[in-house]
Amino acid sequence: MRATSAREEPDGRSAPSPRLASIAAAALAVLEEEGRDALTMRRVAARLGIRAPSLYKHVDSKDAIEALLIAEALRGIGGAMRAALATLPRRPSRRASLAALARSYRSWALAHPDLYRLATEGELPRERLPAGLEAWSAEPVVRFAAGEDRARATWAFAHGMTILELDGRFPPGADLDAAWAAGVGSLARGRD
Amino acid sequence: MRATSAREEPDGRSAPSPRLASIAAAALAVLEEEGRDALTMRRVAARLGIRAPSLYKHVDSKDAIEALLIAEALRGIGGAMRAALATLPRRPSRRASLAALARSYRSWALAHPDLYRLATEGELPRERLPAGLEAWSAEPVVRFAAGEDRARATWAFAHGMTILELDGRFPPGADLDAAWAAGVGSLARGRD
DNA sequence: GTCTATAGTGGGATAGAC
DNA sequence: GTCTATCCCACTATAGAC
Repeated sequence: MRATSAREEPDGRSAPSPRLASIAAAALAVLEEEGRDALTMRRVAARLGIRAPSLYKHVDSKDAIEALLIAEALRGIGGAMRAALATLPRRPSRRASLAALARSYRSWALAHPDLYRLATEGELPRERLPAGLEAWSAEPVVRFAAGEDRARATWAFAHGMTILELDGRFPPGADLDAAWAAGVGSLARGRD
Repeated sequence: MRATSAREEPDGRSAPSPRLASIAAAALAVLEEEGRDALTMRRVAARLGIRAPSLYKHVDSKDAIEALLIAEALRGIGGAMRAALATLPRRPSRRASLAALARSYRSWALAHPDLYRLATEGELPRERLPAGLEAWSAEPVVRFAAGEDRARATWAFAHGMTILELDGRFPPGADLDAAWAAGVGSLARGRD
């Protein structure tokens, strides 16, 4: 049984297999409740009431489980950004759209810090992810940034702000709302 | 003997102790030649021709050794940015200055990928770093960005671009020079 | 200041019985 | 599909002799 099995929708809402879904859910619970270092085969198995070796009947490695979580993160971020756009008035400006995307991106990451880190740290295991999911997740930013160079710059800015905040890199009193506004304002400027 | 011992200059060029310096050099060699996972007490000791337990006479933990490397990275980045500014004409524009800073930041990181990752991943062990070094390293950016919010946004952009590039997150053909230019151009705009 | 020896912990993964 | 048993790995860190 492959960890990267069936799903059809770009947003990947479909269920892979009940077994894989429950493994992913258990892994997510371990990650979010016990932290990054606790994400081990033994603990994931324990959540399911089985032993670690049994997991290998469903998944070929720990990497496969991490890939399930990364896919979950991509769906979460993409979904959060789409939801944010849906709350905007009729024809929002580029700047308003980007600001909404930035807010939702940041909020999602702050609500799921370990999952965000897992999904953005190191190389992306693209072979293990549902086809199209990576692009689906990034699509809102691409749509509202002025061109692909701006889109990449905007994504880099958002990721940089987010990971530096999660890692406590900014000074204690720093006004991060203002820094986000400054960045989004700069990057959104141009023909609207 | 404490790992965080003597140094006086803000740029930390002074030697802590010959022993600590040689440990730091050995650790750096392991990191850059063998990669992140190879940075273990055993291997650092092996480079010095001793056994791992002997390291504990000079350093109280592995974290202390990592802190030595992080300090080295901060000195490297700060130094590279200052060197880049020194090559600029008399009174460079803000934009030209920021562009030079960005280029040197990126170049330094690409030349020392594992060291850059080590220094920017997770929380900064501020207690173990020479006082003032963190600020010294960031000072060039603060000086040429328009205000602290812009400075933070610029730093986040630069870090985001850098780490995403190091982790191979951009599409294969992506024109990263253009993305850097787009970001720096946007963030530098304003009163000069 | 170095050594040997070792404690103590944890991890990923496999074999083979049931 | 699950188990037990186990392998093999690697790590940080300490104790105590020299």
